[in-house]
Amino acid sequence: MPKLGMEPIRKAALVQATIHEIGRAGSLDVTVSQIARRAGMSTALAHHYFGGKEQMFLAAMRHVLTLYGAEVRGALATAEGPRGRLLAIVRASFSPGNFRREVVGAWLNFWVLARTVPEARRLLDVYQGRLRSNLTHALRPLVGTGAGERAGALADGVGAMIDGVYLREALKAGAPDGAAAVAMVRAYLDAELGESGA
Amino acid sequence: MPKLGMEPIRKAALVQATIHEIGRAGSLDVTVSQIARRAGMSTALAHHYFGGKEQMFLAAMRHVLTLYGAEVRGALATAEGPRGRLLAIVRASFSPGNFRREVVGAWLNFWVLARTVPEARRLLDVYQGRLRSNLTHALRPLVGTGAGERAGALADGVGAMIDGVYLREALKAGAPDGAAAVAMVRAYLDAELGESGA
Amino acid sequence: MPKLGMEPIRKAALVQATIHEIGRAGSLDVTVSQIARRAGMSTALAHHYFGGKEQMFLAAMRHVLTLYGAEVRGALATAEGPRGRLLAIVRASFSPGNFRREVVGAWLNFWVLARTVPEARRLLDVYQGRLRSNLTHALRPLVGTGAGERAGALADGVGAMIDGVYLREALKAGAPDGAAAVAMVRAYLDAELGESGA
Amino acid sequence: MPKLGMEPIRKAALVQATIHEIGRAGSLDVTVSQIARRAGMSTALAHHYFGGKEQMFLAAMRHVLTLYGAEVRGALATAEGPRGRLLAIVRASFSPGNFRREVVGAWLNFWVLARTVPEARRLLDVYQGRLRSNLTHALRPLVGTGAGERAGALADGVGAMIDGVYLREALKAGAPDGAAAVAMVRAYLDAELGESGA
DNA sequence: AATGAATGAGCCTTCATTCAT
DNA sequence: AATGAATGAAGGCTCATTCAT
Repeated sequence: MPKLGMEPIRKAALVQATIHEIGRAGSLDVTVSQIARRAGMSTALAHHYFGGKEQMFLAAMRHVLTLYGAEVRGALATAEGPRGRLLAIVRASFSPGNFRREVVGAWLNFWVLARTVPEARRLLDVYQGRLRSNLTHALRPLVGTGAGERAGALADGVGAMIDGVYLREALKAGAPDGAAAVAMVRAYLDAELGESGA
Repeated sequence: MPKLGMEPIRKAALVQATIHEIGRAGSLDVTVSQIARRAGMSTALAHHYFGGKEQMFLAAMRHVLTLYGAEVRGALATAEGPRGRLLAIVRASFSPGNFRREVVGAWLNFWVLARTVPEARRLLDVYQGRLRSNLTHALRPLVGTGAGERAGALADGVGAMIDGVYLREALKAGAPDGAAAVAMVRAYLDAELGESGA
Repeated sequence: MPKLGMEPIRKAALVQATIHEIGRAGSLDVTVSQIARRAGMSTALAHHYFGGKEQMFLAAMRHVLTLYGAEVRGALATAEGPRGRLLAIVRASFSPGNFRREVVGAWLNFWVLARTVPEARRLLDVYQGRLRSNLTHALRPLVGTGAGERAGALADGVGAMIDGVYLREALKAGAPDGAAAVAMVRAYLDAELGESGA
Repeated sequence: MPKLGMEPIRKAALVQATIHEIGRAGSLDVTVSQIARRAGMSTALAHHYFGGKEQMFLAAMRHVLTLYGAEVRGALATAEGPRGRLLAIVRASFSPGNFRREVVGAWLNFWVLARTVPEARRLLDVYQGRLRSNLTHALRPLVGTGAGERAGALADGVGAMIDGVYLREALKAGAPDGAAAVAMVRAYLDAELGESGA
């Protein structure tokens, strides 16, 4: 009986390596060689487990998205009150983990990837859908019950704001500042909901 | 007789071709061959005029940024009142020209490029600085004069919002909707400034 | 208890799989993976039993040749008269089994293999020698006894004719037509021996 | 103005090199590297001119077929009488040029190629069609005019015989013997037509 | 000014083969 | 007996870039 159960280990290593290398290069111009070397295996094995470069990218993207999703879910679990839930989502979006150089690189490039690779777009759609749903749920109790669509529209605004702030933090010269990012979205929320909207 | 003044013509053709091809590919995975072919010349000539692929990208980026700057300036020239100036900037940011498929592709990829190529980052910084300055000028009369920094902070918020909304319009499935984008930022402004803030 | 006598079973499966895959590919561009998968085992086991790809090819060739030899022998056993024996050989050469897509592929490629791999050439020589011997025996009573070498020369002619007709049937567009092939060689024999040469 | 008109020269060199290397390897297991090296250029240039390996093979095949066709045509031009024309075709088929090691290798492998690559099959069909047409024309005056189809059937027989004899000469151990090959087909013709059929 | 010619470097991918278990 | 794991070695192909004309 041969060495068994390597597949998940190898795959995980490759996913990590892919994210890392994308972050290092700052773009998708990353070779399978680089990824495999960092993951400590031959390119042949990398192909064996993933079948191709694109699928490594997709797996990496899925991983980043999953982590983010888990972070949001975790934050929501302990959050109290509608406003608390709202802030929890925002904070999770700007957590240190999401600002790690590699992860930033990954996000930036996934946006590009989504324009070309259908599966990448699908993943992004899922992520945006979930974010919107979470935000809408949290917002509904805070906006007048009469305005049925208000929560959804606001959720879109917050979502866009999150992306825009993230993008700017990601592109600015120095180290990203998660707290400032949160503050900026918070100010937006305060303006929209009224500052006392606890 | 040798043709005189070919250089600017050729360069312009190459810049257009570069933008077009980036838009077509949806990424920077564009070959010099493709660009040169679309520009109607040999790759050798393309290199002769630009010295390399990266500099073609940068020239294309410079061009897009210049066009955008001109659009903003033009809109500001005829805008009336602080609020009018504010809206002019927002509208210019979401003008049809900025949502042409190629231009969207260009922007997306310039963001990626900026993480790797210093000159690209510089260009992006200049653009963001100008936008911030324009927004701050327009906002100052609208926010209480007492709050010295309020205008600047708000300008950052609007800037982020513009980027975020643009990103989402760029990535969504159907055709981008400039009017909806404007409306979204406008709602943000209304909330921050009060809807009557003419 | 360890399974006993797996070796011949595994080897037979691999030989079948090899022939099948060669036929499917239409060439020797067949991977050990494909063969092993079709044979229902790992590539490692395939190597274990045969030591290498080339030896799988040779075993497959040997198998095809053996089958053909058995077919000829069987046909000769029940054939009556010299002319009957002759026709038996021809018919066996163009039997449906020999025109199965995989077998045709095998033959075609063995010819190529024979130019490179000595053992393949040896096998082909043995086959041709046996065919010639069979044909000569059958022809001797039919040609004037005086012409000592006539039978041998004629056997060569018939042999070449068989190969040529087989090649053409193998390469032609539609399904091979064994009966037509037999008829063609028969016409040749009739011309050489006189049509009444029973 | 650059060095001009290299294309036909390079292509010719590549075709020669392809044939040579196929002959040397005895199979289609030939790398573009080998071909390009023998042709004295980089693999990149080889790809530039032919677009891919398969097209090099096809060009080589086309070349061999063209040469053979020219040989037949030349021989027919000076042949006298129906029988003379017949023999001219046979002799051309077994000319020294067709038995050069590389050419033999090429033929053998084209047969294999024809089973996989449609264009290769097409080329082979054209060749066989032309051969059949030439043979039929030459045979018609020699067979009784009454038997309309006799010439065609005989042409098929002669064609198969030519292929079969060629195959055997190609595969046999020593140097191919063109004269013997001609003699063998001639004997077939004599038997079919009567030896006096001048 | 312009380009056909040419290439070195490199990338993704495949595959026969080996090894530890 | 059997196989998952692993890789070295290549192979086909692409591309940015250079050069001679």
